[in-house]
Amino acid sequence: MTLFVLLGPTAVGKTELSLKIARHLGCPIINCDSRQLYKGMQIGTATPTAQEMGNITHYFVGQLELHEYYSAARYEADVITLMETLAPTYSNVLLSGGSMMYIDAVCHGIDDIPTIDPDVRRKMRKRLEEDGLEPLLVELKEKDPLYYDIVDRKNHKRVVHALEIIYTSGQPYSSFRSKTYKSRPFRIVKIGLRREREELFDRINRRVDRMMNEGFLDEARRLLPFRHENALNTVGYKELFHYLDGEWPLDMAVERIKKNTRVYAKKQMTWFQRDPEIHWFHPDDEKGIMTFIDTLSTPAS
RNA sequence: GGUGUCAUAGCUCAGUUGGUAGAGCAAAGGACUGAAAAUCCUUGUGUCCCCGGUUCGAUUCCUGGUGACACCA
Repeated sequence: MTLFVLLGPTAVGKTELSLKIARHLGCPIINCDSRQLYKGMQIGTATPTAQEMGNITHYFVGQLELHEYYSAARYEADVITLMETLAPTYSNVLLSGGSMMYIDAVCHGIDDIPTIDPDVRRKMRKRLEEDGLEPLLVELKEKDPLYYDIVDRKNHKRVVHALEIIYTSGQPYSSFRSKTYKSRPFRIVKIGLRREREELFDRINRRVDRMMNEGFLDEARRLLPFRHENALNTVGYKELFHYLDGEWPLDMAVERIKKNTRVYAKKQMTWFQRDPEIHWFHPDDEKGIMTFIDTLSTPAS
């Protein structure tokens, strides 16, 4: 069995190509976009419409409630379980999306770390808010000097997370960080899509305009009550909330969306660039991509 | 045509009592193992509009020019 992973920065053209590949291979698509997982965010996350999906089965699209907790680790478990159930039927499966950590979680696995106690999380957030980062750093240094040495000490999320693990498990966070790669019972082939920067940025700008024409603002208005959920801490929604609050004029919000989407795309490329397993193609090179897939796909048994 | 103000980083501007300059935004680069479309870090040499003068030294002062804006004709 082969899992083809189609990845690339936002707006590069993954969705369109994923549908063609799935048709070509006669296989389902597993979504790997951490925000398309949620319900009600179709326009802002450029989720393909039911019409575009046609008869191709898509997994993990629009399933989570906006308040539901989710993580790369859960995604890993969900995808591995799904692969087991698909194995009898399909020789090849396509995973498509741009969420870097989710891709790595599926391809290499991530360490087994205890799930954080919600009470602990609540307390730690409160402490961060009230006392700031400094006392937490002192505490981390004392309880887990190994991790303290390597952690980004200005990044409160990393520091808080380590402490959450420590207080949930009673053990240092570093003791869970083995960073060993898991092996999978299927072959993984990564296909990366990339374009010239100018070309990509132009596509981003035009896609944002299209989203606005398709009713992105109404979607954001509907989701306003959920704005504090992590799912809505997302490029596009954040900026439109500023407009809906009366803080920014609409054209400014739209410009910010474009800018922040470009920044996000750059961040994705930085992450993907250091992965030597990726085979890179231009999205227009369909012929090259299909030939590549044909030579590596698992024949039906 | 006259008078005044201004001319500094891609943009908006600050500043140098004369010792060749710095913020915000934009932009670029990077980190990343259970919130990741999140979170965090790093990066500013630019004919200081042009010609000349004063000076050891001018982006800073002075003459002239060019351009922008305002007011007066």
